Amino acid sequence: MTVEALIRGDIEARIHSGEWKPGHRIPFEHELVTAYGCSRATVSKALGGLAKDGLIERRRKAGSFVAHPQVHSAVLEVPDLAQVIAARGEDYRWQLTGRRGAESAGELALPALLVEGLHYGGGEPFALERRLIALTEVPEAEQESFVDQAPGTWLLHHVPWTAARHRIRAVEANVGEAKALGLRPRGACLELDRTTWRAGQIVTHVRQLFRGDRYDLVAEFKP
Amino acid sequence: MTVEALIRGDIEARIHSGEWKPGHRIPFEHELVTAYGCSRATVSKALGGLAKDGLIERRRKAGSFVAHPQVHSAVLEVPDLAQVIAARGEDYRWQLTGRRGAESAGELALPALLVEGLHYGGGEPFALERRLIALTEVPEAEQESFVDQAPGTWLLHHVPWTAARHRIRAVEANVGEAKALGLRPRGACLELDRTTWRAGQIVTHVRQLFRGDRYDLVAEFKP
DNA sequence: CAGTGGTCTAGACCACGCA
DNA sequence: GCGTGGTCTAGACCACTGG
Repeated sequence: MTVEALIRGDIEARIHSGEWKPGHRIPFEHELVTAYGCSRATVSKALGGLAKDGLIERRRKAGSFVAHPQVHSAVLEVPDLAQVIAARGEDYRWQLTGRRGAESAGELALPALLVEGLHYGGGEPFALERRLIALTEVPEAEQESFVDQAPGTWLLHHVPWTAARHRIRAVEANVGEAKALGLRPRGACLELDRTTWRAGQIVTHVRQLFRGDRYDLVAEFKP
Repeated sequence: MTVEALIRGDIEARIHSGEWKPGHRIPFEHELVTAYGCSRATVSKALGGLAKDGLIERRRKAGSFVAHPQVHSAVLEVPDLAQVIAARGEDYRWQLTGRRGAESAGELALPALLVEGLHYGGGEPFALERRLIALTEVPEAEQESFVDQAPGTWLLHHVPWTAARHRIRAVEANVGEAKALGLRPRGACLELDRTTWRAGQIVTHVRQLFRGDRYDLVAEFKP
């Protein structure tokens, strides 16, 4: 056990047990230096890690305090669909249903490529996808057919990302969507909208519509 | 600009621009020490931060490498509903519809308290909640009526957490749920299932059912 | 075995912000 | 002003691991 981990663990235990409640001031760095008989750099690294993880807040001159839990946050995994299906032991298949250049797509005011298709798992369709790819940022996409590989899979391996925003909603499938997914009209679907940026420029925008009865998202707590 | 931030920024830029692709070995610590004219501790802190954020992987003897992007992950905010509604400028209200002890609830094989109610925003119901609270972990809950405050809000301020798992699905409301939420039967809803642990023990389990047309979740990219 | 990252030390100076 | 955290230095020893 390293000294840093020891300090962190002791403080985490006191916070999690409720002994130190939100707002409680934890010992000053120099006090911890004395208590653990280590250097200030070690204490600083331990407290810095706790602050980065949101367990404590640090204020100059005032000290370090147990953070007030504001919002519940969790890490949502948005994996490559092919991997998810494969992990379940089912066959995965992608079917391209449309591909065309869009001079100026609504969501992107840029020359873009529009790709539409269907994701299958275990022989059954489970998600519809409609994607726009900005050709200014990813000109190589124009050479791709996207017949054998879903654009998300391809992009994951070809374009580094810097930011993205996801929006998750429950919606009712319209007639065409329901037919494509094998649902009754107005069947419940999970809609995932994702916009991805790279250095401030939109790279891609995707809307995925999942059958509500065949897909869910799991998010683990952080920290 | 600190030296640490400078080093981080330079490396991040090279990764994001695609100049250094996944698997590329980045300079050794001692090389960066020379290049930036700083101490090894500073370089170490910069690289350690990048590793913690998943941008690079570090291996002894081998060096540090640009990480292979695995899965897309994002930070999902699961806020206190009262705060969300208030932030929109609408009135928030909680209505308790049921409260009873459950000797051994299905989800928890423990003595628990069952709380049911409805969240209102702008005078309209928008979410149903059914919650189990483990009385072994949170005995104080038995003294709470939960008439004036939703149990989630109360718990957030009374119990420190250590882990949680969320499951998000699209479901169709049954007749009773639809009526309570003011939806037509089978209307699309977002279902959020959350189990919260503290030191390995389940603290609470909640199922929230949101009107699909009035609620969505937003997740921001990480890192 | 040799070189890397992991961890630590005992100092130092600085900027911020409360008194 | 003065004490806090923020940052940095110039060393050091160690554990792991790849060749």
